Amino acid sequence: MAEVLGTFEQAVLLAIVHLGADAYGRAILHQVQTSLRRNISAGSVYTTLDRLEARALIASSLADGTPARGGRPRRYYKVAAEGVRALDEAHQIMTALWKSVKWPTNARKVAL
Amino acid sequence: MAEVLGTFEQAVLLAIVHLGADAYGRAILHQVQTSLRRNISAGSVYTTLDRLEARALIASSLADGTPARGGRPRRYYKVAAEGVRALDEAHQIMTALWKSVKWPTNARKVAL
DNA sequence: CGGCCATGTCTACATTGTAGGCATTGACAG
DNA sequence: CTGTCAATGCCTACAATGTAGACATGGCCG
Repeated sequence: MAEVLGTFEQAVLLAIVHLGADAYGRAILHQVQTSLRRNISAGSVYTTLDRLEARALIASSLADGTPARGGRPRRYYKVAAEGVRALDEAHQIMTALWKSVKWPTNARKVAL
Repeated sequence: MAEVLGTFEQAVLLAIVHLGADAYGRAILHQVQTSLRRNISAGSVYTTLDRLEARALIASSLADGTPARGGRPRRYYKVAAEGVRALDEAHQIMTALWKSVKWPTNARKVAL
């Protein structure tokens, strides 16, 4: 019943979009850590990827050739049409949510 | 370990900000339903309010006089300093998340 | 050969999301 | 006066999401 994508899910989805053709597990992990500015474990990302795929918001495929380095072949992800829709919906909701309130974007300019 | 406020939590917090002095349970419920554009149960809101208060992000106080209409006295909420900080942090993260990707805001202008 | 690195996967648990039912009590119809 | 209703807060329960950490695999380098 989770009508809307959660924050972490959005971060993962956006990481895939951001990485484009290079969107595989570990790269996504790094991208998410960067965008969220905090340490994330690999499992967190893979679990979320599994769930997003189960919901058909993303699709994955194993790399064909021998993986250049490392045992397991890389699994590449791409955002499905449904995923784009979900992302856009989440974006609209978040935007609308914040637009209705006057919020000084520079509130923490000194605090942090 | 939930480093960042969830979507629903943000909606509730922002509803309180939006309502100002009139921020009591049911009013918050209505505000959240409006901003999120979907039906929410009363319990959902109260549970979230409890949790936010437990984290000291908001504070509540029962209405003093006899409630004008209805059995239980209204409980009014206000966002605490920590809550403002958390909200602002969430806002920054969400903004940064989306800013890094070129996203056509009007993507669904036809679709929906 | 042996440890190291990159990569994906599994299990487990904490936190958040969300529904629906219940209790209380003034107002109002009959 | 009595029953129904509306407004309000609260409690329990469960589903979904967030998140960590251990583990398996197999090239690579010394």
